[in-house]
Amino acid sequence: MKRIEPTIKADEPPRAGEKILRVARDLFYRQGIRAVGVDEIVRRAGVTKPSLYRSFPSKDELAASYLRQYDLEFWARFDEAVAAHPGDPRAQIAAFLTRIGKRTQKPDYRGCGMTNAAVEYPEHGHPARVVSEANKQELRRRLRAMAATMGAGDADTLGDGLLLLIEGAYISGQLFGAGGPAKSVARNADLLIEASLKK
Amino acid sequence: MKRIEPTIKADEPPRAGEKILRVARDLFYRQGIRAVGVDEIVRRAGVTKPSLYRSFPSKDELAASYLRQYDLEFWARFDEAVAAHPGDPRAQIAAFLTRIGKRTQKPDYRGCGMTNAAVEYPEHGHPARVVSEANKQELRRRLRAMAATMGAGDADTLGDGLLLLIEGAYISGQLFGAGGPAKSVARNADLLIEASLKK
DNA sequence: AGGTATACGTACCGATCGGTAACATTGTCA
DNA sequence: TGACAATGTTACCGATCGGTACGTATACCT
Repeated sequence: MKRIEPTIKADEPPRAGEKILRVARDLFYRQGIRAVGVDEIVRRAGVTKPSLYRSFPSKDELAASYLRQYDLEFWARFDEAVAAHPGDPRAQIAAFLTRIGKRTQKPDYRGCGMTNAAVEYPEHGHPARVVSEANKQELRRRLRAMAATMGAGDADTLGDGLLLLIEGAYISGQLFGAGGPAKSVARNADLLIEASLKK
Repeated sequence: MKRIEPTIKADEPPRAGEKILRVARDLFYRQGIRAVGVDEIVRRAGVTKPSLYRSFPSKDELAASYLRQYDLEFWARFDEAVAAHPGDPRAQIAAFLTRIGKRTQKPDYRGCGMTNAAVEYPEHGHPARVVSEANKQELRRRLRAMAATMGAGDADTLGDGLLLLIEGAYISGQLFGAGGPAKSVARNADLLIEASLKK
């Protein structure tokens, strides 16, 4: 039961598995995982189906690989906001949410790949869902920790409140499009923080 | 292009379309729309496939019918919370969110059928998505109106903040299960309201 | 040159997808 | 009795689903 995860080597012919993951990532995010067939993936990647199944054990595992990559990029964005305001969790949250708020206003915004995957696969133990759940649990942990650092009276409640706002932004971003409620996520988060600190 | 919507008559033999909608509603909500085939629906409804296509033009329209029914039940719950606290929008929100918070803690909670459908069908104009978007826009309108009645400084921002919390509760409810962040949705909403009023 | 391992393509699999044509059966009401 | 509406029965459609058996090309090492 080996798991093949294509590693990216510096230039020179891109491996088939690499092209597949690249295309799958794009299609899965934009259209959803269930909506995209393996045939379409290999066709647009310019490879053939056996190549997919040599690099990935199944479509479900391909989806999981897509999410693992998504996870890395997510934390890169998150840590970027954190690094921009050392020791100031409130500013870190503001930076992160301001960026999310802007992204949600873009015309083809499709929310969070993790969140969407969890909606598509409610069954516990599904490879894609496992990755998604792990990501969200870690996010919750970090938000609560930041809330504690801020000195909130009830840090766990504030951390969870921020998580609710974030998930709400992901969803309403793709539901309402530009001009939707998600554009106020940073402002609302700051109001919530303010209310949670003075107590 | 006629649209057949089965009406429920008082007792006596349940029509085929009625049984189908009943089963479809259950399966679509629990497993997702894409995950459920029409064969499974008719099998569990104890009817045959032609019966389905005599009552509904397509699977997509069956999904839309499911959501139209969901819409009715949603507003029934919403209006129940409103009616329980006449003239007191803050208490109305609290009642509605307390109820949501409790529902999200149930083991097999699957979030909001509307939200989930929008995630499953990102394509604009899809029959299911159309119903979902209409529901959410109306919800946004009402939340903003309630925020205005409360006397919030920036009513639209507060209304949108409440919507973000609600959507966040729907999603994190099915992501985290019992003990997840959704259980604090009512508390966080009240904090947000409090912060938005004193300004 | 020959072996060998890696990478890839051709062609195919059974199952399921949403949807339909044609006909038989039933119950109801006039 | 006869007409009608609703449903069931059976069989089928082309398309797509995820997945695989098997042969071929290329490159490297000896």
